[in-house]
Amino acid sequence: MARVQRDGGDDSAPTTELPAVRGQGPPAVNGRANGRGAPIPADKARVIPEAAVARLAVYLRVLSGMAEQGAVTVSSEELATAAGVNSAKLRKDISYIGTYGTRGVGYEVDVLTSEIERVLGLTRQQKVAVVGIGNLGHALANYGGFPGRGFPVEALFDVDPDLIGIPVGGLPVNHIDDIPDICATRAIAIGVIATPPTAAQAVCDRLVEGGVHCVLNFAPVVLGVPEHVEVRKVDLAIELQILSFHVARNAEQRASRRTAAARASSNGEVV
Amino acid sequence: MARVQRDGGDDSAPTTELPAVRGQGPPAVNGRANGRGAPIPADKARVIPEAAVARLAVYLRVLSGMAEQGAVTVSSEELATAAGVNSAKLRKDISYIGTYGTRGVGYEVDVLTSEIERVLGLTRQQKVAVVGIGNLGHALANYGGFPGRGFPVEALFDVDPDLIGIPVGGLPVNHIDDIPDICATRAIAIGVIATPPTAAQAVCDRLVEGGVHCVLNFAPVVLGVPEHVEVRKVDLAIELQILSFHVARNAEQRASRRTAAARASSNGEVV
DNA sequence: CGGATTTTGTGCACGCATTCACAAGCGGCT
DNA sequence: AGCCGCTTGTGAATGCGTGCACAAAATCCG
Repeated sequence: MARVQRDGGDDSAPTTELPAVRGQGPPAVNGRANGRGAPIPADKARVIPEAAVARLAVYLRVLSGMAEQGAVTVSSEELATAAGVNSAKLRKDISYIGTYGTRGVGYEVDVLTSEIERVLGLTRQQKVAVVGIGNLGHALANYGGFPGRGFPVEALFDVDPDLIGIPVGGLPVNHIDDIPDICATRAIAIGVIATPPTAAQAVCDRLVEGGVHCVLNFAPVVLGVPEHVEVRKVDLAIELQILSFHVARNAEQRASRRTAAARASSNGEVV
Repeated sequence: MARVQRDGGDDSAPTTELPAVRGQGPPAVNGRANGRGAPIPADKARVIPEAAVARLAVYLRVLSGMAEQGAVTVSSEELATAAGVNSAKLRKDISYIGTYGTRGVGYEVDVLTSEIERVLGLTRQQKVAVVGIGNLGHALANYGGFPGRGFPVEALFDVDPDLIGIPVGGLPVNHIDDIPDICATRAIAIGVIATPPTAAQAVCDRLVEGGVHCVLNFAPVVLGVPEHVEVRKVDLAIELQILSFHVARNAEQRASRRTAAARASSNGEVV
């Protein structure tokens, strides 16, 4: 079976290759002479752990906040605490994409920002299509965070004939039968599925048909896709269930602490 | 610093304890005699990896779909492919919560369902409050998937005076200043933060003040919380950026394949 | 009743990710 | 110029999660 899906809540095992030139041919000139701040040694480890990619995106957001406040340089320690991680981990994450720091000083905010953007492919805008204009789809279509971060929403789709043609967030809704055509002609890079679970697989197939290689799936189903297509899943119910597990666990712990305390006090012990 | 946050997109390292009795005291009678289908050996490994918890929730959803179609038993293989995972991993995940399978047959759908529900703390309803009734908050308040899965939304909050008192999804919106009181009196278990990033920390502090121990955070900020509070994060922009990384990587791969092919063909080689 | 068949449960090994600890490197100060 | 303090970058170690492969168990059938 060539259908795989990477769970959005499980960024552990598989590593992904860094977008660097691959062939063993002539050492690709990287535009900039290999002085200080090289993209990467060009022959060394060419993989970025998936987990590191997720954190790089977090660093990027923290960095943009720091830049707004006029920061010019950051130490790994500052950036790490702001991002909620260990400083060693942060340095290792950054080392995956190159060496841009200055020892004894830290990182230049703007340099680091643009390098992370480069690796994450944010230098060019990634066009997004949203399928399923229900509650969530409406929210996503109107969500300001997407275009503001280089992800312009350029197409909307739904089955409901009452919605077709109605503009949502300044963009008319198209019928899902037009997904392949419109995605192909508008060069949609990322498809967001916010449909009911029953419709998700069919919608996904049409997106793939339209040349979309990356899918963000909000429907609670496991999507089957060809091997070259990347799926990330966001399942709100599952997030709540994970939290529920922690609620239950904490309740148990408190309960067992109570019984332990009760037993201890009935024995005259001091806790 | 005693403030930690578990990233929703990174469920790898830390393990969490199973909600089992902890003390080394008299072997707790589990209500059911320790015949077939014991919760767990009561002295063996008492931890469920966080990643396994997330998958258990997925199995639960798949199981409920199978139950609707009248299935009585499932093999690990069936369930695994339906959930998009390896069958060995599935069996190991289930073994964390006990031994409920029958060798040569499989698992009873209803037994497995109720046991997973028990471990995930879904036997009792977890009340949810949604803070920030913007686009996303509206969607969450109206989202049918929550109450249908044991997560009734029981309180809504916002700052906007125009929204206070307006019913959204059948529930009136309260002011965020009332978060501590209302959460405490209604015994809210889980708080969902769908506010702008600037307001998120203050809202979170008030939720904690109201006795909420678990938070689902949609705002793109790292929340600081006391140690006993569990935070999960869902950041849509970061999900897109991770996909963007894969778009870029694939583009690079294709480009390098093209150059390789071009080089090969210019050399007269056959690819 | 015994063997064949099926499927669970798990010991074991491998690989990835995280963390530690330190050498290398840079800037500033005397 | 040379030393000192600070911070990066990374080798090495540890721990966790995953997947394999097989023994144990249960059912079915002859």
